[in-house]
Amino acid sequence: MKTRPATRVRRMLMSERYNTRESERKWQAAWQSEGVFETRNDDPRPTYYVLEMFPYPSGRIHMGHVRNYAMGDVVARYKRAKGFNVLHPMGWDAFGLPAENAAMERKVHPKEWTYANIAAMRAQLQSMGLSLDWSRELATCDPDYYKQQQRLFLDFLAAGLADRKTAKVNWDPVDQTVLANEQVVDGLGWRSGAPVEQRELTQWFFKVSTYAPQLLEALDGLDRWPDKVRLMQRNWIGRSEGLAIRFALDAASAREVASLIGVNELEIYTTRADTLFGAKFMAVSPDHPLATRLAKNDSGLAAFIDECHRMGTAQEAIDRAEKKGYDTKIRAVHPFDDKWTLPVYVANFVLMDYGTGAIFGCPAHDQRDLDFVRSVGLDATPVVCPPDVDPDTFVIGDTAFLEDGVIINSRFLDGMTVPQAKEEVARRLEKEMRHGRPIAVRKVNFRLRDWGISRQRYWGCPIPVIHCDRCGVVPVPVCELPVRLPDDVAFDRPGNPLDRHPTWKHVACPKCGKPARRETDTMDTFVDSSWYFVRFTDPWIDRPTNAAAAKWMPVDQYIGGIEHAILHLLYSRFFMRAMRKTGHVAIEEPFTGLFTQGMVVHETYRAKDGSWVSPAEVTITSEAGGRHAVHATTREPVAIGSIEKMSKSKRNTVDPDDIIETYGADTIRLFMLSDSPPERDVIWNEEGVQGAARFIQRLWRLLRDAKSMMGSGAPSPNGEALAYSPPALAIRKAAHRTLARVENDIEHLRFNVCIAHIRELANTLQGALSELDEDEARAPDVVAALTEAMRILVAITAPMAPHLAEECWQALGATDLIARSAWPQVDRSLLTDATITLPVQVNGKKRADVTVPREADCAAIKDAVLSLDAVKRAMEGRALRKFILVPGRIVNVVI
RNA sequence: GCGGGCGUGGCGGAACUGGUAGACGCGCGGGACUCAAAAUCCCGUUCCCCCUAAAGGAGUGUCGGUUCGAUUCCGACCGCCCGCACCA
Repeated sequence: MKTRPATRVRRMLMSERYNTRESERKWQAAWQSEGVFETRNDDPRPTYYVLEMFPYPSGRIHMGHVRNYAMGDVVARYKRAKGFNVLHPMGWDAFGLPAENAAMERKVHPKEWTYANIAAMRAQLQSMGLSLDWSRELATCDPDYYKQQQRLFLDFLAAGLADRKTAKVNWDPVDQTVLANEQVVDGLGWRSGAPVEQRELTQWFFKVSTYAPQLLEALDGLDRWPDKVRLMQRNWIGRSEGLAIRFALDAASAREVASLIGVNELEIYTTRADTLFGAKFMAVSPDHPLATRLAKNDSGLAAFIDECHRMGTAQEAIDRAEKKGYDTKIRAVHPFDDKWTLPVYVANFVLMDYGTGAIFGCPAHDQRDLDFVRSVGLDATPVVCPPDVDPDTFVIGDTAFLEDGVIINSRFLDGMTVPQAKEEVARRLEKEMRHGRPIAVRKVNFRLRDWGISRQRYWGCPIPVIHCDRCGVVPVPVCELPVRLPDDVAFDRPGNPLDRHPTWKHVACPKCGKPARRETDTMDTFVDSSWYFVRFTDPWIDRPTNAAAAKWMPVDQYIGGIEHAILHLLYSRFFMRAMRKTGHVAIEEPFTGLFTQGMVVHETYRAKDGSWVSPAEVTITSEAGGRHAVHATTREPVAIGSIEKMSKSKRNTVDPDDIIETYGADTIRLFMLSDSPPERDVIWNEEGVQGAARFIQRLWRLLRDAKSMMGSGAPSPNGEALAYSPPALAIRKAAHRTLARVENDIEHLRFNVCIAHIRELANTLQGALSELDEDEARAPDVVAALTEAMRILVAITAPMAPHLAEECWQALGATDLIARSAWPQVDRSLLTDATITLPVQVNGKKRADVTVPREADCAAIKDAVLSLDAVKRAMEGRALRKFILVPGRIVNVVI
């Protein structure tokens, strides 16, 4: 009989709790003083680049950061142990509006505010024990960084990838600045509350659209990106195939226009050329040149266009807007029938920056067109009939018919399918010539537009050009970079401080030497984040990139929030192509692996008066009737509300600092990684945190128990093959099986499952320990197996709970840091057993298990199965119909 | 409206390519240790039937299909979540 381990030993160990705070401080200092995580570019080992999206220095890290960086750190530490030269840097997305708001509200300079925030957040990140190479730290507001960015801009400009054009922007007349679409709420500026105007401003653009086809096609190759993100990008780029058709304008009705703008035709873009015989009208955008010209002699039209502009660009306004048009009295001629003319409207729902800014309208097969004709009193003739409907009775009600069908009412197209009709129209019209050109050409269009990067703000990267009255736009010579932001600026007035600075913008033209003006716009902060990951490969060099260091690129594993699925990732993909064209990198795709993690969410709490109460002020009690909450100090009852994303407004945030202070970094890391799959939201709850903290202590106790059980027993010194007794072999098998699983889990970023597997091993080892008596525990084979298993357990825990792992590693007698130690090797021979246990089903229901030798053949297994009691019982009086064996997996007896 | 995803115990979730549903944790119940509490350890915990056990039955949102076998594949429906949205 086995005896339980001596309680004497247990009691002695009780008091030895793992001291989180002391240990974490100690190992962080050790890692730092030894420069363990500093990566050398000349290290010859294979490289691995893991990166988390760098944070905006708002002043405090939040749980979302903790989750993001905990995940990246697991990968970094794992790959390092696996022998890779791992690049795992950190920096700051440091330009942006909040710094200017702080300047306005608190009279603190954006630079001071930003760098103070960075210092605070750096300290917080360091307290998490992340394996980051801080020697490569950068902030995008460092002149060293934006100097290189300005250089890239000049190269892009020279290569034709940047240009200036006028664009409509949201202009806040009070703050005197351009607003992003999301800063316009109900047509009003979010800060000033003033009605936002549409203004035409000359802006700098990066020509993203140049690469639209490549950006789309290359998505197929990004097989380590989430499908969801690829799909979102695909939709955003929005490729469509269609036809650009030139409609002649009816001579009589268009005489006036023809003389004004010298045109007698209107070019439209359509993807539904098959519905040409269902055309009822033409429409142009209020910003179309035709509309602009006509408005000069038509005050009614001018008023209509004005009204369209006032509508604003806010999504809500657009959604609500009724489709309206203004009849120009001009008529366009149908391309297949000289006698057939169509009215031309100026319509509020036609966009100038897509296609040609003009359309033909077929109300029967386009919902917008249908909505529109209802407001102007035209009818809808169906030209595509659903497959099972009688064409004679088919009428269009309130819904346009958008699907495929049979073409009707369309002369030579009748009877065709939609694709056939499209092809036929294209074939005919591209052969027909007018003014020496075909009437129609096939055209591929993209929704993706050029990227407007001009911002009328101070706290951003200055655009390095000079405006000269004689020479036009003159690039700042490279030797004069960086164009530095002046420090002496005031935020007492709205508008761009750079623009009203007394001296900053006045410079001599680099070309002619005459007085000229600096560009006072700065770059969109998305520019800063479009190439920082390349800069990390050599942040010290006085060029944007270093070809030798670029061996790190592309990033092997990028981790961040889904909110950047489109803009940041698309801009970065554009940047790589632009940087390649200008000779800065040799690659096109910046991130081969992408992972988007879920949010951190938490219950919300509300006091009687409806005000939000923060979790820190709430005490939860659980009774038979469920969970109840009271205010921690007033004892007033508090209502437990829905689970929401942690946000300041709902006060349901939990401060990582508090948790680290109370439970330690390993606990917060472990909790962030366990419970929920990483791509899904994780619910922050105190019980879960305590569970993680308990596990830390449990591992520590397990280690001490194992050590004291083994006592002075030592593994066989020269490592010769030991004959392992069954208990020792069981320990080894459990350890190696877990090791193999954990590797697989981390490779697939399945951290929650990984932790479950580690816990499972801890449970197994704990059980094994309690089964052993003291003599057994000191046998050389058991000591060897236990030592090996404990080392494996500690090694696989190290990526998630690195401080605890260092402490355990040392306790196991290791002389080097685990952060510098190699990952254990799986012994594959331990993963297979001599016998296998197969589940036995009868008619697909599991009834029993059968254990057979691994190499048993089908007949032998069949005999064993049919002699099982459970199988016999089920078969009583019935004949075996079929015996199914899936080797190594399952047996199914069909009766 | 268009596109995508997800529905598994009291809860978070696990289940490799169609092969033992509920790993692991939380919570809960019971017990041990203790003068007591905390901590810790052990046992139990999908539901139904049952004193208990054995044995059985049902069960992965609903309904149907394919299959020896379906959480997994197919179809319809219900519910929730996300993205895009006048893109012609």
